[in-house]
Amino acid sequence: MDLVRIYQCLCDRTRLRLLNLLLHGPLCVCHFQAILREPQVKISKHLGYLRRNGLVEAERQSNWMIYRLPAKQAPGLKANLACLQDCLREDRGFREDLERLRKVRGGLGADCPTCVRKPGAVCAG
Amino acid sequence: MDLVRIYQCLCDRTRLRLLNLLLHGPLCVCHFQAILREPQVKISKHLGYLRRNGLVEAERQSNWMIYRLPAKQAPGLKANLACLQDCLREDRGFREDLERLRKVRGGLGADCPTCVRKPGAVCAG
DNA sequence: GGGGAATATTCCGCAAGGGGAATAATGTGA
DNA sequence: TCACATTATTCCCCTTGCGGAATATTCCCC
Repeated sequence: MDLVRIYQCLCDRTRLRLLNLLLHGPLCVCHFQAILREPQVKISKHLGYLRRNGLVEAERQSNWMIYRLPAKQAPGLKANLACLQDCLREDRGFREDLERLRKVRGGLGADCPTCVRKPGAVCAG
Repeated sequence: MDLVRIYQCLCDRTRLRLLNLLLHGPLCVCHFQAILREPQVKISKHLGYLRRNGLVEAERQSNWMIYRLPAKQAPGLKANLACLQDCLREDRGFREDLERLRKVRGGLGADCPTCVRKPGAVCAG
């Protein structure tokens, strides 16, 4: 895996926010939308970018696309993701995203994504 | 220090090569030219980019500009530089740069930069 | 098969940035 | 002050990539 490619993926704030969430487990697109509060096209395009460059894997589950970090990570990727997670811990904005992640995971509140409100939904997020 | 800024600096191969050398000590521009074998304008512009973004400091010594990593590094920068150095160890191209660095440092061969050939030169590289 | 939900893609405008040729700026030494 | 060496900047062309509106695709359910 090319290091430059990895850094190109990391040099956008939206993508860092996506990865920040993925570092805590797989997620579907509507989760990202609810937590980041960004338009669908923006999220979808950045996830596509990460996917094309091998930083993220995707799998369809009925209506929803589940995104996750790759099961096998090249050494460079693994090292940089660990470093990233370490750096993000100190940033307020990213911590707020993680709080919303917890809320969304737990309950069925107002900003709960569609997939978990559907009866019988199998979203792995 | 903004993480996105850091990653923007890291997502170009020439800049990674510059940092790879700087991780082993300060250098002047003609060293970079001799080792990387890239045109002067390219090197100067990328050094300027790194400098504007705080990844590098510069100091004039008579005719030569000495570049070095910042003395005080924000946590995010320090972590990423360490991670970078770790990742670069396994890359052939970057290792070759380091070999040329050693040669240039040591002797007065054909690809020895101008600054160390001058009698009385004070290039800190 | 039709409708609707979730997600992806296309199209456009725009700004950032890389490469190189030419030129400018800064310092040295005679 | 002049010639020269080192380094920085400007100008131009070109590619990449971001954002958003609109549209397309894919899947489920009735």
